[in-house]
Amino acid sequence: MNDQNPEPATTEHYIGIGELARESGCKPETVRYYEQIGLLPSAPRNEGNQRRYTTATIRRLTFIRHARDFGFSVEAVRELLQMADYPAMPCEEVDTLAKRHLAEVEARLARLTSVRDELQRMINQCAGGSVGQCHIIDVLSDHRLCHQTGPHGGADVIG
Amino acid sequence: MNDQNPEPATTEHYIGIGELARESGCKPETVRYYEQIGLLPSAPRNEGNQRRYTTATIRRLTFIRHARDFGFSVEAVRELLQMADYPAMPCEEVDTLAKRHLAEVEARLARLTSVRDELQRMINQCAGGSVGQCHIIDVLSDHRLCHQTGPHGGADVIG
DNA sequence: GTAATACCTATAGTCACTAGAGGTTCAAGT
DNA sequence: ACTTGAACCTCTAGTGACTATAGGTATTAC
Repeated sequence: MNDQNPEPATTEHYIGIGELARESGCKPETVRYYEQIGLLPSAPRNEGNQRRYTTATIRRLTFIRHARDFGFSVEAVRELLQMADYPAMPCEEVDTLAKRHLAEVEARLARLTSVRDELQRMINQCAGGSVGQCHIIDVLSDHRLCHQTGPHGGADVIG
Repeated sequence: MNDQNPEPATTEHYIGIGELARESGCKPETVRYYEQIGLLPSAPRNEGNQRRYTTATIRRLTFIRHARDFGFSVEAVRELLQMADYPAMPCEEVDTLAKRHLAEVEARLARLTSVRDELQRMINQCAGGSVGQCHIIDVLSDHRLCHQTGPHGGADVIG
């Protein structure tokens, strides 16, 4: 993950931000954003002030993108990157981070599942009449009509 | 009790923003925010410029809170509220909105489930060695090690 | 009367980007 | 060599849905 070499050791092929973005599955804006917040090191520039990357950066960015896809926060990704940068370190911390994240994901899954069940139930009961008799509106108006016992969890958990 | 209500039809009991918030499960700040963006109408004020609510507002706010809990966006909630305000309307639109939302929820569920499986698999394979051999880092570094075929979906879908 | 609590407005901050304005540089074709 | 057009640059502001803070006023309990 240590990759910012403006020195071309051989005729190594440098890529621009567009290709880097394509290769790693994000947008150039996002790459610049990641550089800005320090997830990526400042890229070396060519004569015309444009960022030049090596293929090593594709790997680092893929790592970031992948971790984000897994739902890790940017701060968690920052920690993961730091760990990955020191491969001799024991992986306990990484493991802990992943386990904590798994717990969060499972909690979300549980809530989202109950939301799905409730939505399905609401839709199935809709007789196609007027809004006044609509079960969807009913359920949303009155918590007691829910099959769930507690709250569904904050909206932030889902959306 | 300085009870100068805007509309004292009878001795109906008006409540403050704190009680409204408690009753409906959100914070006073959120109530004011909802008023600001027009999800709640401007509340009448007492002599001291403080918002006074009737119990009807508890229901409306509960509706909003509930719909948000179900993952509906604020804009969707706005639409739902408009529909609920006209009970004679056919509920087709409400139904459509709910169904569209169900589809989104199901897509999220699918992605979140695959993320959970992957995280679990990663954690199970971690032998507790050094970061260099850690499967978690491996999986995050290299997309090909994933059991999933495609991308997991954007981070916005999950977190 | 006083002290604690609840309330008010207005503004800025959060997260993780995304979009736009307004300019410069690069690569390809003529 | 010139021209077009895509890609790139910086800087700033906007998104969604709140949340927090500062600095004040009102209400309530004792």
